[in-house]
Amino acid sequence: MPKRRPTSVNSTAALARHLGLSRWTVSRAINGHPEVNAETTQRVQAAMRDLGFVPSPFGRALRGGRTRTIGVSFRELETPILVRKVTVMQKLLRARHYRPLFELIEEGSDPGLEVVRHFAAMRAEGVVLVDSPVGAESAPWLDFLAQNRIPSVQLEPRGLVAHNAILLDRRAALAHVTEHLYQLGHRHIGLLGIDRSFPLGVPRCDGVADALSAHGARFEECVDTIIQSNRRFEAFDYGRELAEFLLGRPVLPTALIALNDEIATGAMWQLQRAGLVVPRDISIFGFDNQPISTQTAPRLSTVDQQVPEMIAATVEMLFELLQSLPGTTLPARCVQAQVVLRDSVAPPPVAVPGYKTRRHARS
Amino acid sequence: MPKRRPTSVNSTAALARHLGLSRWTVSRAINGHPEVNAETTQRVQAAMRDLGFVPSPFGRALRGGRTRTIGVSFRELETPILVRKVTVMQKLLRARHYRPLFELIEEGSDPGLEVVRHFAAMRAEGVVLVDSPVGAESAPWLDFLAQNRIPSVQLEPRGLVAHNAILLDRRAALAHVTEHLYQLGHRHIGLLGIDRSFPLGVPRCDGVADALSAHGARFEECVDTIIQSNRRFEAFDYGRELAEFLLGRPVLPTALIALNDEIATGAMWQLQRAGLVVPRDISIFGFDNQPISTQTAPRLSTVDQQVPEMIAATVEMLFELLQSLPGTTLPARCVQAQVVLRDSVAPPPVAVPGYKTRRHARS
DNA sequence: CTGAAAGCGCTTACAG
DNA sequence: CTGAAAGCGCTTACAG
Repeated sequence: MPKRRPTSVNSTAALARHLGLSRWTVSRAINGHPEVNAETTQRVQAAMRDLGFVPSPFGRALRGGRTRTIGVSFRELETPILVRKVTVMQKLLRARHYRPLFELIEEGSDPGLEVVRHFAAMRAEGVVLVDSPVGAESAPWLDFLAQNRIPSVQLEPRGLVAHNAILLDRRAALAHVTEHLYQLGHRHIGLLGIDRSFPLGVPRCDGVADALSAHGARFEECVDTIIQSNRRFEAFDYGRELAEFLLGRPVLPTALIALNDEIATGAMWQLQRAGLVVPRDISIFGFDNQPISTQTAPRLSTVDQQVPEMIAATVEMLFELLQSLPGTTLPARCVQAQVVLRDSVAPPPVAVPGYKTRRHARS
Repeated sequence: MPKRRPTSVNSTAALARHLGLSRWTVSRAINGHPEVNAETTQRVQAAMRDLGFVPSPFGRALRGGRTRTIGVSFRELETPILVRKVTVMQKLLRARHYRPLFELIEEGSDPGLEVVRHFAAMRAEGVVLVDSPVGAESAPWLDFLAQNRIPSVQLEPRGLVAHNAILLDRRAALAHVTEHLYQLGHRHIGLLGIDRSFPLGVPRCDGVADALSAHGARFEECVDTIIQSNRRFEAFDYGRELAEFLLGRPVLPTALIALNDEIATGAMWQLQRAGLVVPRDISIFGFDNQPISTQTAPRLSTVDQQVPEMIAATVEMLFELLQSLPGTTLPARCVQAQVVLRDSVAPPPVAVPGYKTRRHARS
């Protein structure tokens, strides 16, 4: 026998009638005001739970109350990491009794103004821009947010942003990677899909240069850049393509650093197909620490993006801004990436004439 | 010199003052009422665009108007396909001037009631439940939606759902795959990670049985099930594990059908490591048509999920429900999956005694 | 501790 | 075609 459906309650007024209280008392009980009789508060909250009554966010927001909403914009990049970011974000916001309002920014379209207006209309208390495009400090959507006094944090903006942003320290990460390769004896490094032509490529090149110059070596002399365009789709194939391109060169680098794990993997497969043995003949670093990097043979050395730390830092910074005066700026925070050493990196082939045939075969 | 910032307008009343109109006229112009002077409507809409004014969704919703919002719930599965689904969904809704309200359902927690209450509180006009868990027809969150007269469509529910749902026809897909294998001569098929112990496994097994019985063959005699548990994380490793398990058997199947591409790939790698040649010694089918399936050697034959078609069917069904009487039910619609033939499938090894050493080596 | 009033921004009848 | 009224559900001063 089904339980009798309780009186349908869809407003504080109805709940008040149901409980024999005035709706003012009910409202105060819902919001945990101290002036209300503790027992009454209990009774109201229990009834809410039993009846599944949720106060209308519209009435609440219209009245001018808090919405406990954070606008979160994403770019529609088809990467598994994105899902991890969303998941962690939702959990951290929920722990603070906030709710994300997710919006996807279409790649290529006018990026954020429409979305940011929607956040404002929905009275989001704060905004997180994930992978925000062309991340200048003065983009129109940032101006809009500032003007409306909505604090915002950019997560991994594509550009130089000094304030209210969380960045992965790609520069330090690539410096570590390069230092590791240098220590092993590598003096000729190839960058696969990385150069200064796109925003996140700049700090990577800087990191490589940092590590080299610490040893008195020059970037121009030690580094080859292998890049075709900025496309990142079909990344495995792009890696293969770059490897093919590389194989056409007279001298191969002894180590490669790829833009991401997919490119590294594709390149590795293509090099192996051409008869090279990784890491004996050539070392390869990936980036992102994706599942595939544990599956290749040899397993790929790579760099972990520290997604949970990045998201946690973002949420922390946002709530610090939320509790500060409007217009407050906080210095951008850099999260350190973690180098993950596996089996695709080794010392370079010994420089014995005749041994390095493969490297000079095509000269 | 920066453009002079226009008078800040944040309500229809302010906009009306700005334009020298009454706020009633403005409201009607915004909503495109025919009674308003066409020129006036133009002027109001132009001003809205110039000033970036968006009417408050809260005022609108509170008044009882349409919210043009569709609640969309996802499970937090870390699969790249999820992002594709979200992207397509957003585009299709936007084309109909609707907006998705995304919510992530935490794996393992009480799945949907809280989320569905939020959708109702936000006055979502319709709801899409993606990968809705334990998809019975009578889940509490479905009852809640029905009771509140919010039409909903389940996309790929985990269970038998006959109404208001979009399903990928896994049964037909696996029947095609099995038929293809049977035609090639395979009479001993292994299912990797697939059995009837989990919802989406049932139609797959049915499909295999369909194809076999069409030839008068029996499932029990032709099919081996290789499964460890329902875990799908670290799917590559799970594939490897299943392959190891398989290699311990006295007789190997001549063809494998895996739960997904990652499991197929992991299994293939492990089998290759053990000295088997794919597809000469054993054929393998994946599922999902993920990027990795084009990258393995040999490239993986697989089944494409037809994400755009699935999402389009979902949105279409939802809008049909939206335009129907409350309580309308539509029969579940099955979208046909697409078998993608690549290089991992071939006829079974010829049954010459002495040739099939590998298959019997461990007996 | 509780009751009555006001108003957030909007739109839909209802008059003119 | 346009003006004035009412009310969606809520919460915050303001009285008692």
